[in-house]
Amino acid sequence: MPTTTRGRRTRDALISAGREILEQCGLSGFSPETVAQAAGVSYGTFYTYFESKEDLLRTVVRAVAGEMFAASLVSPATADDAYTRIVEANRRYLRAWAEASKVLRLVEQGADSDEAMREMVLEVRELYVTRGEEGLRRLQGAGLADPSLDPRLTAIALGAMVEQVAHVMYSLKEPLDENEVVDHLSRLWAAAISLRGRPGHEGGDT
Amino acid sequence: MPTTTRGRRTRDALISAGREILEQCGLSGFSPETVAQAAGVSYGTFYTYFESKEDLLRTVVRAVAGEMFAASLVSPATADDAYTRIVEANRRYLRAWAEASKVLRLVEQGADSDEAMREMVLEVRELYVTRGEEGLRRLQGAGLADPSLDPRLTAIALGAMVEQVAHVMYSLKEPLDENEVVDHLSRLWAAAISLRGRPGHEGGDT
Amino acid sequence: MPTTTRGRRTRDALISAGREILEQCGLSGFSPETVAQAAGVSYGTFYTYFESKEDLLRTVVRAVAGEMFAASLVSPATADDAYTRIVEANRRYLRAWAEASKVLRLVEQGADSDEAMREMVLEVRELYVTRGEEGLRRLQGAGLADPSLDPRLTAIALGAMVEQVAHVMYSLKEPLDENEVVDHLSRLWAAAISLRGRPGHEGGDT
Amino acid sequence: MPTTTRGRRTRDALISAGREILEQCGLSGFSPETVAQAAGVSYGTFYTYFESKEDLLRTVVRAVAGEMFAASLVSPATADDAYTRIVEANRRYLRAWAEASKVLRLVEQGADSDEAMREMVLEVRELYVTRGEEGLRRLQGAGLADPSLDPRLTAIALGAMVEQVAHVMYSLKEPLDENEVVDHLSRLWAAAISLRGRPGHEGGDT
DNA sequence: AATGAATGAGGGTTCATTCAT
DNA sequence: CATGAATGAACCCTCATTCAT
Repeated sequence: MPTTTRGRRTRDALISAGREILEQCGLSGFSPETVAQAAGVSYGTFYTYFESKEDLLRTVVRAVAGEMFAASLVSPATADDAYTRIVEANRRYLRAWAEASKVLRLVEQGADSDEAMREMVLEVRELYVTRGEEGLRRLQGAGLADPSLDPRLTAIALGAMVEQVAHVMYSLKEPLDENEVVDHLSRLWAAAISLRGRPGHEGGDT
Repeated sequence: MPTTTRGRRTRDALISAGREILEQCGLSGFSPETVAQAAGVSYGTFYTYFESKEDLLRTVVRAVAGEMFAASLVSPATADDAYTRIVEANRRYLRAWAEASKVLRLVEQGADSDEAMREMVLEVRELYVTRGEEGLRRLQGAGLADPSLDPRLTAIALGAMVEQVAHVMYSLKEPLDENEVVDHLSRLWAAAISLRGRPGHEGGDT
Repeated sequence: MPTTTRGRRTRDALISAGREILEQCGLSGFSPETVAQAAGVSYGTFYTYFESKEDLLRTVVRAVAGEMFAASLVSPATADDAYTRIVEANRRYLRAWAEASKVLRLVEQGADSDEAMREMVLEVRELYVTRGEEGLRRLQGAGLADPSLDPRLTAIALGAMVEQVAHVMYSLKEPLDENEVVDHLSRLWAAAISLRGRPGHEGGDT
Repeated sequence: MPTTTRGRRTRDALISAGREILEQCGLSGFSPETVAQAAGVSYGTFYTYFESKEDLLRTVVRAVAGEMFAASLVSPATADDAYTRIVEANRRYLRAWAEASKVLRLVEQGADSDEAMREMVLEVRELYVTRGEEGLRRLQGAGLADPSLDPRLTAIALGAMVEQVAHVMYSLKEPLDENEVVDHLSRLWAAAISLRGRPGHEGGDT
């Protein structure tokens, strides 16, 4: 662990270089050599701060996961309206995944031999599932959502929808308009759980 | 291309060995040597049938994609009822992805340098999106689904939901009951597009 | 393990190249690269036959130890006379160690992390000690050697003498005449155990 | 060369840390980093006092060799009796080698590229050989030892015996009782040169 | 067609040494 | 003097591919 300012700067440079390379080139382009070059330091310096390639990978994933956690803690009380909250949640969710999924997906499969990292990824996903689950449970309790839906299963499915759309749009570069996507995801989500209280949809489909 | 029976058998053995290794060990375990061993043939024989490692990879992906295409062609006219058709589609979709996604996901990211393969994967996805899109358009035309939804965007989003749930359940081994999942996915799907004609849901929520 | 003739030849070439390098350059000069070069094969070929640098080292040590064992099995019944047998034993011992000690000594200390190899070396030494011990016990039983000497301790000490002289002479290149050395070692050995029956020394020192 | 007290202390700490590491871990564990750590100083400080790794190695060897020289100068006139003197010499010899051989043996082979160090080791050995040689010559002159033995060859051989026994006992950890070993070495040594004047052995073996 | 030996560029890591603070 | 970051050559090993049999 670096004790001097210079050391910390170098370490940070390596971490962010690592993340950039991971996002742009994938795991196969992620090597101590390329990372060191991108960080503007010499080859051996890499090993001053990281025990191994995997060590940096873990560190990057930890940082990304940390951001996800932090992003998820942003106060959800932006609106009274349930639908508006869903829109907000989806927008944030989508953007958070846009950044994180590039890295997290790589780890999901690529990181053989490092069970710990895989679990970190699963924990992030679980966090989102749990939040969705609790939100749905609250809506059901308030009589605002279809009470016959299993909260966990529903949260998994709708979370999966948003995550995968983020992947399709940001990683696979499917050319979609972000606002339209957020709008549709939110409407689909709301309709899927038969959300009431949405302006203009109050009456259902009589 | 092999002309003799023996040749064809050897080639097939290599392909299915390659697929098994890909599904079980991922890209990192996929090497000419391991594949040859798994196929029970000698080391150099690999290059009798494939120009390179990527050549086999392409071949395997082509096979998997072919199965997806084939599975998707199964007559959708199993039921008159729109909801029952959705249930059936989701069940088949889920299972088809269960097999295919193991391989296709790897390719999505891992196969740098082979744009052709990436496109193959995108084509498979596009096929499903197009089918969902057309189905939705038909339902909208018949007045059975929310006409304000963009068919393509909706098909992408709901397809994404099913695909990602398949991934979570089969690859990440989230312990879920397949029947319950199919049931929920179908209900969510139906509700999301405000499907009418579903027995017992006809009246909406007056 | 090589199945073809060519393979066996290459493997043997690597082993003997490895041994030569060990004898001439020591452990520090012993690298897959130098060995492969000395054997006239390419770099990677080394790993066709040996899992690692240590694997070849083990193999070489095993071969050297094997030769030592073989040399030690040469019939000791070359003469009825105990002294002549000692002379013969010392001559053979000296020559065997001349070859082996170059390699075995390196291993004794250098091979960190490979306890198995160290034990192999100790076993070779033990073999010689045991043989010396048994020989002395026989002489003592026949009333031909000082019965008050501890056979094992004596065998260790006298074996140590011969081994170390071999080292000094052959490895450190102390310029000594081999015949004189054998003669003195034998006389010192015989006198040390108060061997009787030596022609011309029968009467002791009255 | 350090001028301040603190400087001298740091230098000494490095030297004794170096020696300890050499004795316990061998040459492979002997690095500027490990030595600096063991001495409790920072990484770069090493090069304040030593030009290179080899520089410290030389310094350590010089110190060890110096101790050997010093130990050898201890007055040998502790007893009139020749046999008692041999016993005493062997005991001191054994203990001196116990300490020194750990370091000296490493150098004998490991220190490629540093002929100077090798010679230092050989000089130490030569010192002991010369002393043994002279001792034997004196005994022969006094009619107390077999006059037909070549003094140098005999000194080499018997010195080799003691040195190698020390190695076997202290480095290879052969479990032997030190007193018994000294006793046997002395008896073997005395008998080997047909030493007269040993109480109770005066008469030879008539 | 099948075999398995041969190849060597490339990847991860270590470590003796230098240098700026 | 002391510190610890920076350096890069050297080392061990892997593996996709070629080639002689």
